[in-house]
Amino acid sequence: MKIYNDFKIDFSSAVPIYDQIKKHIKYLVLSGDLKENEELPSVRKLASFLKINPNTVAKAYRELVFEGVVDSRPGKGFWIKKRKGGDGEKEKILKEEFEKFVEKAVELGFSSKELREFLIKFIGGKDA
Amino acid sequence: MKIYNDFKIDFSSAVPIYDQIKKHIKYLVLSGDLKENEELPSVRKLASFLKINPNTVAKAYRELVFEGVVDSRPGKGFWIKKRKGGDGEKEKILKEEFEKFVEKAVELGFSSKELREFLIKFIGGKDA
DNA sequence: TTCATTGTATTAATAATATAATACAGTAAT
DNA sequence: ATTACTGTATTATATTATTAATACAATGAA
Repeated sequence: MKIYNDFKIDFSSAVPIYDQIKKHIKYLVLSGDLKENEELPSVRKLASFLKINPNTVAKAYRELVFEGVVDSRPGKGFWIKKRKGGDGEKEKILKEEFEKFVEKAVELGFSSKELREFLIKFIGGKDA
Repeated sequence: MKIYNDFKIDFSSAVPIYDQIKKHIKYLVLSGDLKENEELPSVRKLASFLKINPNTVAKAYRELVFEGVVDSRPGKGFWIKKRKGGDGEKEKILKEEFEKFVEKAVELGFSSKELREFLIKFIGGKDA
């Protein structure tokens, strides 16, 4: 199962274990290594593989359910949820992130003209 | 003193008080409302104004010193530090924020070509 | 020196968060 | 019904972060 590949918890990290799990799964979903309707390892299986408490996996899964990444079927397991926008979903997320960036630029006092100039400089100056 | 304007602590916020203070002061510095060599209210003055513990203000100021935003003079007070880059400082911060955004785009699986197209769409589609 | 400020450091109390232990409940095969 | 899985909920523990209480030390004026 793809999810096990290179999946190790960094116990010395400041980022919580449940968060490392969330990020790992999200990354696999976005990269296409975990496809829709694919089953995830059970809470206990993944926990014993990672040598952590099942509850920690459960927490990660629970939050992924809340964020719409996976679905739970009590007594059965967890499955990767069908992404709404398919490929457009990624662009939607990118758009949200970009809007946050624009907001910060505004806070810094940049006008929309100045911001556009900043971006043009980036676009022009990168490889092609 | 400019710093007092609209400066209220949101006690129900998840953002720590000392962090609210840091953000407020940084914002005033970047917007130009707090100029270099301007004195900040003393730890105790600001604390009593905000109705919080002096130590919380001290912590905020301490971190601002560490980040190079203000200078401390024991027994005297705190002053806004002279910004190195002057106006270029703002652009430096914008650049950092933009790099974080690019990193997220990469995580999402965007190629640099796709990212450029995304940005061009934004630049073209905004007012002018 | 004395006084009233100032910033600083140490420690304690509190709150928030992360993780673990345990018990409970759903599903399906036998 | 029994068994062996599943997810879920409750509670407890450990850790960390945040805030507060208090004492200490620097500055400058009277």
